[in-house]
Amino acid sequence: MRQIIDERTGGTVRPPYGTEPHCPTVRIAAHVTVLHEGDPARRIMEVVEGAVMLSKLLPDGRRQVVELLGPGDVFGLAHADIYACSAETLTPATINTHERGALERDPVLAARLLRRFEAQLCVMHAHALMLGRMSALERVAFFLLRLMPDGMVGTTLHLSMTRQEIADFLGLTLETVSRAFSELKRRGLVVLQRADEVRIQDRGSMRRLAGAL
Amino acid sequence: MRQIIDERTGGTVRPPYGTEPHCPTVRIAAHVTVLHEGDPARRIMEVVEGAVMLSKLLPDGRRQVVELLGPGDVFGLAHADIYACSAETLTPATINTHERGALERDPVLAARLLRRFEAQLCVMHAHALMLGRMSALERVAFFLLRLMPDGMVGTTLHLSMTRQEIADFLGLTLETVSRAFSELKRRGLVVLQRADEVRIQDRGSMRRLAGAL
DNA sequence: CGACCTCTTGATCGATGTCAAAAGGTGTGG
DNA sequence: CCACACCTTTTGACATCGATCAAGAGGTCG
Repeated sequence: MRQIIDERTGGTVRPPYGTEPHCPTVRIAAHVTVLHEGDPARRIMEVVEGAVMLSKLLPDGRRQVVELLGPGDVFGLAHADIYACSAETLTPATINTHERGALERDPVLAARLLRRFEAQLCVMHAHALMLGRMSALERVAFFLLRLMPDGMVGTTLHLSMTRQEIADFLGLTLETVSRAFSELKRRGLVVLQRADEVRIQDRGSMRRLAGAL
Repeated sequence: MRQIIDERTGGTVRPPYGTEPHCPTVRIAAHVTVLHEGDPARRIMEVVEGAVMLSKLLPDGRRQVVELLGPGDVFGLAHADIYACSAETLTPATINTHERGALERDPVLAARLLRRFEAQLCVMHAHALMLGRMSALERVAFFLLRLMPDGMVGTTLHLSMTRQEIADFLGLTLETVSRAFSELKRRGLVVLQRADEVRIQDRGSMRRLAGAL
């Protein structure tokens, strides 16, 4: 079972290995839930290193992964002083935490967050287009391109998400994600060394499937 | 046909009735496209009054309405100095425009935008949950509750969107949206005085359908 | 009244969800 | 090193929701 550290049980996000308590920068293991949707929102966090997944739940348990975050991205946002999403590390991660009040006091921080929010909002717009209008195959192609910076062509990408997590991100079921991977492989657009190691073989076709990007 | 005013043809967003050119606050008629996805991003805009719809297109013409904006909301965001979305007024609207550079110079503006971006990001997270995980009926219920501030119970809401626009917002087809309205009416959760005038009859059931909110 | 929209409703089809079983991988203990 | 248990992934069969195609109803404006 995955370890859970949160503000309710600990009072503070506590790094698994020695750092001062309340230190703004913490190191967190993979698969740790850092924030819970619905908890009182005391802090804003920045990913320094590693990957973090934000998700929301419906009352009956249906889950949507709403954002995938990497270095520089910000989370811990709130409506009415309540966290809007849960946050879970996908890999070991380094995270910077700020008191909410620091936003008013620190204009440099505020400027950085403003730029970052703009970028994340644009990514969310693209995500909405994907969720609302793309087929399963297109979604998976879109997902893989998103994880593959243009630089790393022919490189092998390590997916640090299960099929279920990918499905929850793409608004599909894990079976449909698996079938889409198989179809991309069958068409020669992608090579799967293992279930979690992908190489993009035909970037042009992938782009066409994903509709630009 | 709907009138189109954009930066390519005019150089400036020009209000339909007399205001100085380059005046930061403009009045715009309903159904006017204010920004085009892909155009060079020179300005950031704030809705002062009225409603604005942001949308994105796939190369083959599929459309997703990614945000519905009201007073206070901000648009004109950019990735790589290119507008990420098109923006179209749904009603006559008053809009405030700022040069992008003003963000660095005006800390008060920056602080306001920061707060607003946070709120819009939270709304996008909810939108992603809706698009990825809700049924057609749930989406329409969610949509109607979103337009109905808690205050106005029993009030009649005027929809300033066509079924097609609602469908593009909810990731459905116009026929499915129409059927969902009929089903909500049949179940007595909603009264439709006309196609574009709705009253919520049973807010509890609507909430349950929409999954909180 | 008639033309033109938009909306509603019906019939059918297909993509994706659901349910189920088998295959593949990984870690543990003998 | 092998055997077993456990978990994830893949694949198959079938069901279902929403898309598509098509026709008709309702509203608005000339």
